[in-house]
Amino acid sequence: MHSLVDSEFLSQLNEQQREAVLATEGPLLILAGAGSGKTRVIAHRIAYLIAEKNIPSWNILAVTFTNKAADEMRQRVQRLLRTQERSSLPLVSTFHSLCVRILRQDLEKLNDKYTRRFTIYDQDDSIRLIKQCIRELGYEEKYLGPRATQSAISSAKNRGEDPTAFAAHAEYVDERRAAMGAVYKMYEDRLHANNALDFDDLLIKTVRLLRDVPEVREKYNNKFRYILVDEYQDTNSLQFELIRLITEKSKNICVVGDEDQSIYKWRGADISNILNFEKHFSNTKTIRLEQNYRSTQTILDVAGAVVKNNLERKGKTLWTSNPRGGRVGYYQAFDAEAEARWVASKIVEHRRDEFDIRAAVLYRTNSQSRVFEEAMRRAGLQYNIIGGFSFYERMEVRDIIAYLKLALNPNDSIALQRVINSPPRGIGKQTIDEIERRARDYELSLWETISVVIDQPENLGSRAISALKSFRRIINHLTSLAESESENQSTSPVSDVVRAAIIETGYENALRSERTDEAEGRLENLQELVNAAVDYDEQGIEGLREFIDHSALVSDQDDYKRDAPVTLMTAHSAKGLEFPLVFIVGLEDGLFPHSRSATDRAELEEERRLAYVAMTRAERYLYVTHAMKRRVYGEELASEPSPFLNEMPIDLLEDLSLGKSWLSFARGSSDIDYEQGEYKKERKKYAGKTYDSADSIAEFFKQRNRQMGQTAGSLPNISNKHSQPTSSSATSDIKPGSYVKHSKYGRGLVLRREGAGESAKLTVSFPGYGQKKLVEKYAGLEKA
DNA sequence: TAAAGAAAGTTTTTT
DNA sequence: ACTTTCTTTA
Repeated sequence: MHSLVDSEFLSQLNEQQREAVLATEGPLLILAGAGSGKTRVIAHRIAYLIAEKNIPSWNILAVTFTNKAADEMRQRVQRLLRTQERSSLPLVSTFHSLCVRILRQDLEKLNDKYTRRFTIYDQDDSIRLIKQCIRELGYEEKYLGPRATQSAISSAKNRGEDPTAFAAHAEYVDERRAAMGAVYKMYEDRLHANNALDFDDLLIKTVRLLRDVPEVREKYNNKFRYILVDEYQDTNSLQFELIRLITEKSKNICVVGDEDQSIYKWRGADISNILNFEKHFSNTKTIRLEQNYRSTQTILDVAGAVVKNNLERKGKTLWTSNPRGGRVGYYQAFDAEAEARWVASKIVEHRRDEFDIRAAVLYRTNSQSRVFEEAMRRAGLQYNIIGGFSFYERMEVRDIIAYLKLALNPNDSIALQRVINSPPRGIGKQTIDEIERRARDYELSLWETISVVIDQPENLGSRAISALKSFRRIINHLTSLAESESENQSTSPVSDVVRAAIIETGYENALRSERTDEAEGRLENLQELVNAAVDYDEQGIEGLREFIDHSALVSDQDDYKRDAPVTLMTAHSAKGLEFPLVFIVGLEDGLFPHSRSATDRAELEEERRLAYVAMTRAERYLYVTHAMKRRVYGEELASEPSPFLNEMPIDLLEDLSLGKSWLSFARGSSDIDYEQGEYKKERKKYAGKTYDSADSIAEFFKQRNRQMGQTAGSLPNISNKHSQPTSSSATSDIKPGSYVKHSKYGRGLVLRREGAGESAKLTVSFPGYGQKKLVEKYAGLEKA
């Protein structure tokens, strides 16, 4: 297996890249410009360590920020090593899942009453809990917004401030902050009572564990002897601390980053981590990767011209030997709908020339995605959408996950409140209020209180009591199911419990009786959930736990189909990806850059870096667009071109707009040497005039759209007609070697069939999606 | 208690 | 526009 390194291996790399691969020992800082091949370097480095240096794969750890990046990395390494064996691959993990892994093993060594069976609260759970705390403490939600409070608490936690320290800052100065402090305190207590950790806690507890328990630090220092960190410019102080502690012994820490691509300052990322890396780790070797292999010269020039306007920047020279390429396309649309339509038609045009070219549409905010979905669907283009509402964020999926959480930990009050009356089972507000009140009195969890209330109903009627009894029976049943499955190692513990959580809670029946298309879609999602659970079946009760953890930590990677014709996503989620054809849309003042960052120079610079990241995703074709007006909160607002458009060299742009655009005006006057401020004023004047005419034209379009009409359902992948689960006679027809059709994945080849009857598991290979394990009964497969 | 209707707040980016 | 929360009614 060590013959991996064909002679090509190192010759695929340039001199700096090779140096970065070979410098395996000691701290290494790789400053890698956009498109300079950093993923390739990391992958080669890992392969080199394993195949040439004979480092066991389990001694290697690669950390990324997103699951998408982790998947990508894993695949690259796998390809290089030419291995199918999962066990011979190193651990490639996000910060958060690494922490979960460590905490599930060693959290109890911290002796702070948390157990290793903790529940993870994602941001939504956190906000729910905080909202409750706000109410219980008697504050108005208008006074303390739950969202704002959550983010204030989160950043306090990341700074290492406990509730006392947080409130101490301002107790007599800022009343509101003091109130937040009280909420923070209560929130922490509640988390503890529920044995729950939020996203921040995952990092905090891990750092504390590594710092305070020498035995644990020793263990992981010995385990992970070679550590790589991707996107190092985005690490925050906790993540830095984690890295420092875990590499204390080996000092084999390799980080890759690019200050120009730092776009997560708002989430606590500390750019000084990368700027001061050499100070933090002595004897650091620094390597710069400045040759870009991705983009055309023109694209780099335009991107460079924009980011050049940042003051806080060391500055570096990115060069390429790629061809110059065509100019960057520019289009001014009447409104958001017209913008989307134009982008779709442009993609169609490109695909006529090059049938399999992949396109990305990048926008600033998720809310912009809707019109593009619509436009892609009308143009008959298949698309991926990343972020926004992910599978695991759908209401019905979260409900079932809440039942599963309760099966493992009935004291999880957030989960309990979520599902105690969904589907409706006669436990109304009155009853819940009463339980909550008494739980507070007795200092018991809601779950424990339910049993007390059943024995001593006091002011609750018999209807409520019997409803509570049936709820208790359901949860107890799920719990015993989860536990017994783990003991007798039956064939499909995890999917069994998931199925029970869907059926025996009455959830399925409730949806079925709704008889609407929407409910039908929800049922399909739940079937998908069962299918997802199958992958965890081999691991018993720990599998169930992992399945639940996964649902909390994997928010966006839905089904990212790598070679879908079109991918829609925010500029943020595009980081690390590349596409031959890229559209950056909604380049309007107040949208991109976002208005929230208008007041602060540093924040504006972050927006500019974001624009830079977006532009440098493009390999060959880049288009930038903006609309003259768009709806914000349902109100039509006029919008001006983004200042970033102004920063792009005019002669590198090609105006594709119909009629006279903002750019044609700018170009017409470009030979006059306007001073920046003057220039802006002129542009505004022009834009002001246009709105009037645009309004009338848009009205025309609206009328026309109304006639064209027809809004399809909002879910891309749900088939219009739900296929019935295959009848038993058809069932036997589906065997290895035959083809099936799936509503979401399309046509696929059946590879394997396990188990008997309707609940047989099928392994099916879907082109473009890979292998999926499906439960026959739930997958809604048809013979194809 | 549950369903239907009215009012109000919401959107920056993500693990 | 869209979703969540409050209010009314059966």
